[in-house]
Amino acid sequence: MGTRATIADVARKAGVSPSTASVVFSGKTPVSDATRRKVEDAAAELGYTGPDPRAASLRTGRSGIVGVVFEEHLGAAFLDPVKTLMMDGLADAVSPLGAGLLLLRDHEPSGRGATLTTAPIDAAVLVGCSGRLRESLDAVLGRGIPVVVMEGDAGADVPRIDLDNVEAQRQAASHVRTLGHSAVVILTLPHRADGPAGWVEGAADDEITVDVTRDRLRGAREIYPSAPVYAAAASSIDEGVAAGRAILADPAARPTAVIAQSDLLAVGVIRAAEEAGLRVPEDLSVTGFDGIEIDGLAPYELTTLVQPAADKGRAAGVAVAAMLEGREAASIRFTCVFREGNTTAAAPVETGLAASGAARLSPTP
Amino acid sequence: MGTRATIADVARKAGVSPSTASVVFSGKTPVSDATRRKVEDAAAELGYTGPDPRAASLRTGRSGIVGVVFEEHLGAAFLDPVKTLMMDGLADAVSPLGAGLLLLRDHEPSGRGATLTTAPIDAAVLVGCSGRLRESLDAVLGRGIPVVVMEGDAGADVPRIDLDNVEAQRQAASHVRTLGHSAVVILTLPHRADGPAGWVEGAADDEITVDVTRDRLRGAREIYPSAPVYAAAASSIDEGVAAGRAILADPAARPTAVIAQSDLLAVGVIRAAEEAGLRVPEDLSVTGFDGIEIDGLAPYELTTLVQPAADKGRAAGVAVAAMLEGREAASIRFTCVFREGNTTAAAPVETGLAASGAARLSPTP
DNA sequence: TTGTACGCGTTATCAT
DNA sequence: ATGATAACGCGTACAA
Repeated sequence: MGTRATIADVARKAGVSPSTASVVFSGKTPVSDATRRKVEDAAAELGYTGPDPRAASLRTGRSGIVGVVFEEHLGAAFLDPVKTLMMDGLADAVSPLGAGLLLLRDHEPSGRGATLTTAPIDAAVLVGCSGRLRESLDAVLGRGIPVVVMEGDAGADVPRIDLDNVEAQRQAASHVRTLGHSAVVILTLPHRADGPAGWVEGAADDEITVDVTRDRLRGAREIYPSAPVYAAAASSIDEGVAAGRAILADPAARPTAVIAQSDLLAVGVIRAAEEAGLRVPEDLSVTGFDGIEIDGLAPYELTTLVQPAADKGRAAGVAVAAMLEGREAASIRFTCVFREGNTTAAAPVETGLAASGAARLSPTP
Repeated sequence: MGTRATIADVARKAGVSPSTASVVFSGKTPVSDATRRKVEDAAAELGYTGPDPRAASLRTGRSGIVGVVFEEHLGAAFLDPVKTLMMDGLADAVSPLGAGLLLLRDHEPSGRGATLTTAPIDAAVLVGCSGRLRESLDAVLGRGIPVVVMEGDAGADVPRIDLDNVEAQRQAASHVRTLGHSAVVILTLPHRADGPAGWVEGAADDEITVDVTRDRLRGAREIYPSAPVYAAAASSIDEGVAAGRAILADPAARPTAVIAQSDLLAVGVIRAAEEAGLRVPEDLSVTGFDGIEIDGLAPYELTTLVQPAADKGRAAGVAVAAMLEGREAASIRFTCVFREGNTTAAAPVETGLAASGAARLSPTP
């Protein structure tokens, strides 16, 4: 009662050797029915429910656990629709593998507990990664654990699942330009983990540690090289509203279009525009990125880039499965599909106001 | 190169004993700076990145992992808004504990891999549980692992986090009755895992293995004891549409109100009603359950019961933390708040049609 | 402060 | 088909 029964206890009670008892549970070797019965009965009597996972794992070197590493508050994984879809696909793909998904943060604040370095994982998926990516990556690679990186550059040898962010965002910007907009603001995702919101003066690419942010910005800049850049603190409607208010604050310096790096941010901007008495798309065009379903957005239908989020997750799972079987996993780059909604329209006829606004908005003072 | 360095290798290289090296990494005992340096240098040279989690876990008996067990496809955990919120709260609450969340299914189809019985977890949270609950529960209790059950009856001794489902659903039904409805259909969640959709004839309580379904139905029946019952196959908008079509199929037997056991189902019913040319709430009143945000529902605002999903998750996390510290954890029952939207209205004036419909709808043929 | 010795519970290997 | 043996890699009394 004080201590749990072990397989040795069961074996003794059943009158067989520990290895035989072990084999009864693992099924790795044929066992006579009589022996099996003896062992099972003994186990039942002792309340033995099977091998201790810890010991088995130590011995076999496998835990059946795939770690999924987020750089942010874990809850975000459940609240961000893109991540949610991605996880759905991932769960799907590792399911036949029989593996469980262990949700981890890259940098666990409290000392003890499971972190990337202390969790018994067979493989890892690094997602939404940024500056801390290298750190996490080294930890995993150092342990010789197969790893897949989503949306981040991990160097050679590490399979990568990502999007054609540059090209996709270029498409959206191009669409906006075709509509005749010149006073454009680019609303980006955070530039680095925990980055504050605000205007970014002459944002140099190498100051942006979040790969997604950098690439999408790069794409937009191929069309609008000198458009002002406002960085949001996170990808959420609330942050989008805050950013929208800041961007639309000065009536004399209002853009006629906002290129947002996520749908949630775009929705926030639309709300902010409504607040400010602007009509979308007549007074302000807004583009998003992700192509998620957004509740309560009617009658708007966002002009955006639809990314195959679930497929991305599934691909990561497939890659993990391959690596666990000792095969090589290939990097995959998914393609976004441009979808024109009703949140973009031709630029308003150029008034002195808009013209001066455009001028004021140039990044160089 | 062939095999990984162990702490013994590091100790040897550093010229200290294994236990000293161990202490350097765990920090459980003061170590002289000189020794620490020696060990750290040796570790760096050997590419040793810290204790093997498997071995450490076997030794200490702790893994820093909390298992979260779903009865369904894991992806569902990420697509169902209620579960999503719940997980957010749970992640929140176990975070200070430094524990990772391991997502598991109650019954893993493929043989190998992490299951409830083979995963190195310190504690378990059973969620959305039904008939298989007992099975999962036995597995966990047998291993002496602390467990918390969400939305399910696990018997005494097992802390339970749930809702006042009966009372809450009674409130909604009562509201519907106050509006004068007599031709009412109750649209329930599945009656058992993988239960098929369809009309349920004289559903006896004890045939319903899903606790949530049973309790909410019980609440509705306190007001409408003989209302026909239609069971959905899952909680989703799509299933709601399918159920709605079936419920509204016969114009002569149409109800004037549908009491749905989840918001998603309710939304589906509304869509089906629109399809059928019915106006909500003028021709058909619909109530939901959960109080989640639903995109694209405007101009409707669901009459529903708002449940504190995130708080539920948080409570589970707190309970787990308590049990891991050897304290007792209390069961908690959360209260839903009735919220009247614009999807319910007074029953249409009784026509011969509606009257006969009500008659036809009585469960006894 | 450091080292010695042992066991955590299991499973792979090999021999029988 | 079954059994003996030897790790797996670590943490922690306890002694020095």
